[in-house]
Amino acid sequence: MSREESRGRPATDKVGTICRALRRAIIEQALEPGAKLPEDALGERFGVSRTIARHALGQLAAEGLVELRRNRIAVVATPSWQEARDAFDIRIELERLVVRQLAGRLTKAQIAQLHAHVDAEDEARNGPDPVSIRLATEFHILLATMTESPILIRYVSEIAYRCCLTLSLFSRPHSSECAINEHRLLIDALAKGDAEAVVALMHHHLDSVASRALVAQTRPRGRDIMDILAPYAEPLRPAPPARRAASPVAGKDSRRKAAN
Amino acid sequence: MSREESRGRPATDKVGTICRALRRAIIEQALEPGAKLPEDALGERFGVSRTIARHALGQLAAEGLVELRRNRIAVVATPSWQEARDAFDIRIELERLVVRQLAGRLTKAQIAQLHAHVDAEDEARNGPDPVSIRLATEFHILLATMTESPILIRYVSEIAYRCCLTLSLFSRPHSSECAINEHRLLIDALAKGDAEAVVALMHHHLDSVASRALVAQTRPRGRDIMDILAPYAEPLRPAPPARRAASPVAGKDSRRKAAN
DNA sequence: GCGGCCGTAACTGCATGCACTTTACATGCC
DNA sequence: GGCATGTAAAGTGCATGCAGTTACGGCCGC
Repeated sequence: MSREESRGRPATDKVGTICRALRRAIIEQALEPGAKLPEDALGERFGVSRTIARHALGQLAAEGLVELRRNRIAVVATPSWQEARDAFDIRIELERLVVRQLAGRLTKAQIAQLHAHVDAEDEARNGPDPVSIRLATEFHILLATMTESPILIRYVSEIAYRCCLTLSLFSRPHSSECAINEHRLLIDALAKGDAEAVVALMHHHLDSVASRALVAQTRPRGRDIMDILAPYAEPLRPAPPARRAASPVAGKDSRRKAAN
Repeated sequence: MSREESRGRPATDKVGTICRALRRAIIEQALEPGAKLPEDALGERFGVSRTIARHALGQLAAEGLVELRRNRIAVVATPSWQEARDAFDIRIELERLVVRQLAGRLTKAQIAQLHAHVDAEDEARNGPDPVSIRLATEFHILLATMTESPILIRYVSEIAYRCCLTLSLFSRPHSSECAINEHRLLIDALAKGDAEAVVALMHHHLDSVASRALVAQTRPRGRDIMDILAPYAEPLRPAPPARRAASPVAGKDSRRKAAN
C-alpha cells in the first residue's frame, strides 16, 4: 500500500498522498473522532477533485479509520470500547508473530534504526502528546516492516493505527515513559535472540498499554453529548440493532471544525 | 462492510454489490489469478459507470484480492508462495482467537447453523472443486461472524479469502473429505467447550490445510509461462527489488477472457 | 524471414456536471 | 415562547468527457 515508487517522487499518486495525510492527521488527533470529512472540502484542501477525495475516503474506510454512511458526510471513526478491546487482542497476536519472526534475525543496521527511533520518541516526550503517541505507534510499524512480509506489515499497521485512534479516545493524559523503556527492552531482547523472552516482553508491553488505556470502560472523554447519552437511549426506538455496544446513535456533530 | 439495511434491498449499494460478485468469482476461480479486470468491461457487465467499477477495484485491492498498477489494467492478485505461507501463519493466529472466544459460548441455534453448513459442504463434495473450496472457506468466516467482533470478522474474512485464492493457485486436485471431517470435530469441541482442545484442533486443521496446499514450493500450477519463468529471470535486470520471492515479473497475460 | 519502429486502439487518471438526499434555518402556527 | 413545517443550501451518488499512458499489430528496414 505504501511501498511503491519508493525512490523518486510519489508518481503523482494523489489518492495515496491524501490517505497518508489524513491517516496522520487522524492519529495525531488533529482530526478527532467524529470530525466531519466532506468530500469537497478535502478535494479543495488537497487541490484535487471530489472524485479523488472520495476514493481516498473509501480506502480509509476499508482500514477502519473513517466511517462512511450512505448519503452522509464521512466522519473519523469512533471505535466503541469493545471494538478497542478486540483490536488490542488481535494486535497482540499479530505482533507476537512479528517478534517471533524477528528475534535474533536483525542486522546491526536495523537495530541501530530501532534505537534511533526510540531516541526520537524520547525527544518527543515533552512535546505534544499526540506526537509521542504517533511515534510509539510507528515503532511497532517499523518492527513489522522489518519482517518484509507485506501482509503482516499491512495488518499490523492497520490495527496499530486503529489502536492509536482508540488511545486518543479513551486514554488519560498518557504516560509514555514506561512505554519507551519497554521499547528499549524489546530491542535488546530482539538483538539477543531469545524468541520466547521477546514474545513474552511484547505481550506484556501491549497488554499494559491496553490496560493503561482501557481502564475499565471509562466513558469516552466527554466528546459528544449524543455519544455519551447513547447507552441510555435504548428503550425508545423499536430496537436499534446494535447488540454489542457498537455506538447505536450516529452522533449528530461535536465540533464545527471539519477538515480545514 | 456487509451489515447494512440487512432486510429489504441492498439500498442500491452498487460498489458493495460489485465487490461481492467479484470476490465470489475470484474465490470460485471463475476469475483466475492474473485475469484482467478492465474498468469499462466491469462497468458494462454490472450496468454501472467506470467510476463505480473503479471504486470497487480499489476496495478489492485494499483486501489484497486484486492488484492495481498505475495506468495498467487491474488483475486478480497472484500471491507468491511466501505470501501464501505468511497469510496462513496469520490466519492461524486469528482463528485461534476466534475459537478461543467461541468455545462453550455457542447457542444451540448457532451449532445447528454450523452443522447445516458442513452438511452443505458434504453435498458439494462431488460437485466442482471451486465450490467446495469456497464452502470450506465460508465455514471459517461463519465461525468468525459468530464472535460478533467486527474487526475480527473483517480480518478473518479477508485473510481467508486470500488463502482461498492461494489454494486455487498452488493446491493439487484438492481432497476435501478430511477437511470436512475436521470441521465436524471442531464444532463438537466448540460445543463441548474445552477451549484448549478446540484451539489445538483449529491449529492442526489449518496447519494441515496449509501443508496439503503448500507442499514444498510447488510451482504454481502451470498457468502462465511468464510466471513460471519468473524465478529464472533474476540475473538479467539491474536488480528487481523483490527480495522476498515476491513474483518479480508482472506476468504479461494468461488468457484473453476477462470479466465476461 | 526477422527484429525494431510507429501509429492506432484500448485503457486509465481525473475533473466536471446533474440528480437526489440530507441538513440547517427561517417562517408560521399553536 | 415552543414546536412543527417548508424551503434553500450543502453534500453525496453517479455518469460522462477529455487528456495522457500503455498495449498491440502492422509496416518498414535489414
